[in-house]
Amino acid sequence: MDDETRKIPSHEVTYGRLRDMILFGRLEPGQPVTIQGLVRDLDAGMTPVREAIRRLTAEGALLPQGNRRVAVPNLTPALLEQLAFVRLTVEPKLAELAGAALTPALIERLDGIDGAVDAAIKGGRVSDYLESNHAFHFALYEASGAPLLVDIARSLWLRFGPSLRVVCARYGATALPDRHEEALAAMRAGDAKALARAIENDIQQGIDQIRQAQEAGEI
Amino acid sequence: MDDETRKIPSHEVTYGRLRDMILFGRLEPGQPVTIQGLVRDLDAGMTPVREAIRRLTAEGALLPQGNRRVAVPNLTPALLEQLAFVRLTVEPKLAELAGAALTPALIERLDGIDGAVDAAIKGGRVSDYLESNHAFHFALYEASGAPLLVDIARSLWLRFGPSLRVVCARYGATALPDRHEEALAAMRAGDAKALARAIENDIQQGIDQIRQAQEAGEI
DNA sequence: GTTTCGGGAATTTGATCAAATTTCTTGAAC
DNA sequence: GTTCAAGAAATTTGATCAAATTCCCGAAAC
Repeated sequence: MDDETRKIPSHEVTYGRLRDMILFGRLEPGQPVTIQGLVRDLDAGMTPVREAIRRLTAEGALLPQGNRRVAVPNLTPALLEQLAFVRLTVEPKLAELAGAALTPALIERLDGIDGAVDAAIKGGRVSDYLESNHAFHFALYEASGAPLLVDIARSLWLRFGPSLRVVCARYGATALPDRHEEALAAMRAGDAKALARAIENDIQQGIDQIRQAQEAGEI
Repeated sequence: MDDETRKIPSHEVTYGRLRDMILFGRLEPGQPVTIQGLVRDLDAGMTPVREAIRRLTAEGALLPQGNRRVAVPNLTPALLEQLAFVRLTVEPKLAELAGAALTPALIERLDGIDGAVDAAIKGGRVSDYLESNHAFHFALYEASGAPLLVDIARSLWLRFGPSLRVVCARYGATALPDRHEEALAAMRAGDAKALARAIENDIQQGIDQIRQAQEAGEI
């Protein structure tokens, strides 16, 4: 393991682990995050853990409480509305930009990832769904050549993750948004505008589900 | 100074100082930022400096080089385009939301800040212009009640700061964007849409100036 | 041009201090 | 005698620092 891990610093690894814990809902909204707890769980030193927490706090994935603790933020209706506004602006734009730069090889890869999404939905495996759905979107977005927009999208997904997991766990993975076929068809047709609309629909569907869960008092 | 500074942790103070150094252009684009340099300059310990750097890196205000250094990023034309897209989406929205929540007292305060902006322009004091222009925009934005959008706007301004300073220093502070009168008139008329348009124009003007400087090879 | 070596910077650890939370105790009121 | 509350001790957690280690970069030697 030396050749692999020597190059990549511990604080990077720790950041990645903690980020994925949040992104894929392994931490619940409202749950407190302690430095010493992560030192134990992630088997890392104190400084790397502190830095990972600071980074994720700056990205909005963690929220500082009044006392000097941090916790996974709850997604209030007001926050969801703001999140929806930016996601529905930035992510269709990313899709449109990516649409102009797609290669057959990338479309093939996206098709493969979508297969994993479908399989996860059919099998009711929530974790697999969350991870491959994320992979699908960001493999597409990264083809856009717009790293700043991708950064913003990442930050927004981080704020979304915990609540999405709760909704999935509640309603099962069967009725989850999957407009990916629509998106893949637009890619094959070389229609960037249609691709943007498909992604927009996909996002809108996910947001609506969370909104419904909020209105029902589920989260 | 004990009663004041005791409550607010050193890493917060250090973060604020470094952030303002970037935001108000006291660090030039491309300039490397070292931990030990900041330990000397800011008279802080190593841990607070490290955390400040990580936070600002996560916000896009600093860019990690391949080796383990960080530097103030250069604003390339491609980045400026992405920045412009998001700023022109988010900030007019913030203005519109704020427009619906304005009080006469806040309008008065904004009028006062705008006076400082004007005075700085007339006096050719670039630093004062940058600080009071920032104060004007964010005093308005914070009235929106949309903290997530404000966060995003902050991050975007951080990426903008260094280059804006260079442009100001180059062309003097006389031809700087100031559509604030337009904005104040819209506030007094209670016209949120017009306020949003005024802010949009203000931003567009600033972006155009940087774009021109880029095309002229000035930065 | 390639390799090796040394200086300097970043990373990491562990210890120590400070703040906050929880628990326990004690005393008064009912 | 029981209950409640205020306060103090103990525990947990965060903040900071200094030393040791690792790593990168450039200069000198080959």
